[in-house]
Amino acid sequence: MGLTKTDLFTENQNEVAMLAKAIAHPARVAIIEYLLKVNACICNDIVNELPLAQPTISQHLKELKNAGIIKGNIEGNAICYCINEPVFSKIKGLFGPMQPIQNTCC
Amino acid sequence: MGLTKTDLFTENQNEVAMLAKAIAHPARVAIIEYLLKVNACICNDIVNELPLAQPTISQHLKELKNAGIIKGNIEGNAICYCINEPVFSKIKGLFGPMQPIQNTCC
DNA sequence: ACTACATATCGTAATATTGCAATATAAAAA
DNA sequence: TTTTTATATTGCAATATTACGATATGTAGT
Repeated sequence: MGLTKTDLFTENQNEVAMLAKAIAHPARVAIIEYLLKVNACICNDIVNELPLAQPTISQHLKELKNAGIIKGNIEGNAICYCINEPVFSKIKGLFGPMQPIQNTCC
Repeated sequence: MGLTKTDLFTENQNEVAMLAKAIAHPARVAIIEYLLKVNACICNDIVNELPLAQPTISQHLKELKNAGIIKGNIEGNAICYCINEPVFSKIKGLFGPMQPIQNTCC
């Protein structure tokens, strides 16, 4: 199939999965790390920074933007990308409410 | 292609992506939530809890186990699954070291 | 030994993801 | 206006994921 049955799960479960999926690729992790490092929002710099072709980077940026993790602003003929704080904070606290209890078996 | 070029990224980036990928499905999020709720480690219960067929659940459990997020112990004729604390804690702190700075542009 | 129960594996179909060359778009610079 | 620069989109091939029926494996109880 390859088709996730999202209608069978809660809205929260789907959201957690969606955000996790956006981070589930090393290139996208690298993009996030880079954006956090340089803070100011560059874009072609990301293409120069990562060992992937420009269309591939563009595609990853699109997925991160769709997930709401990054934002993009037009700046002249370039586009300035940066972390979208509220969503990024949500990711950091993804499993915050899930308190791990002491296991009694394993 | 469909093949991630893991050799182009750092070990840490690949690990973050790998852990995120394990969570990047609502069924697996549901399994983790359930295991955290019941603490004690059941397994057929998960099949009864989620609206997916037994082989599908088994497959998801396998992926969670491969990622190190859960553990499985044989207990009679059943298998007892539970959260693997150290790895789960790591997930909670995945983006901890990444400090979001104030954006100056977007 | 036979049966019931619990879980894993195999095989397969449908769909999704990854990566890039080629090309399109769009704004700045010459 | 032409050229350069920056980014997005399209199309496609290779591979991965998801889901499940059928079946295998393994243990407990009878």
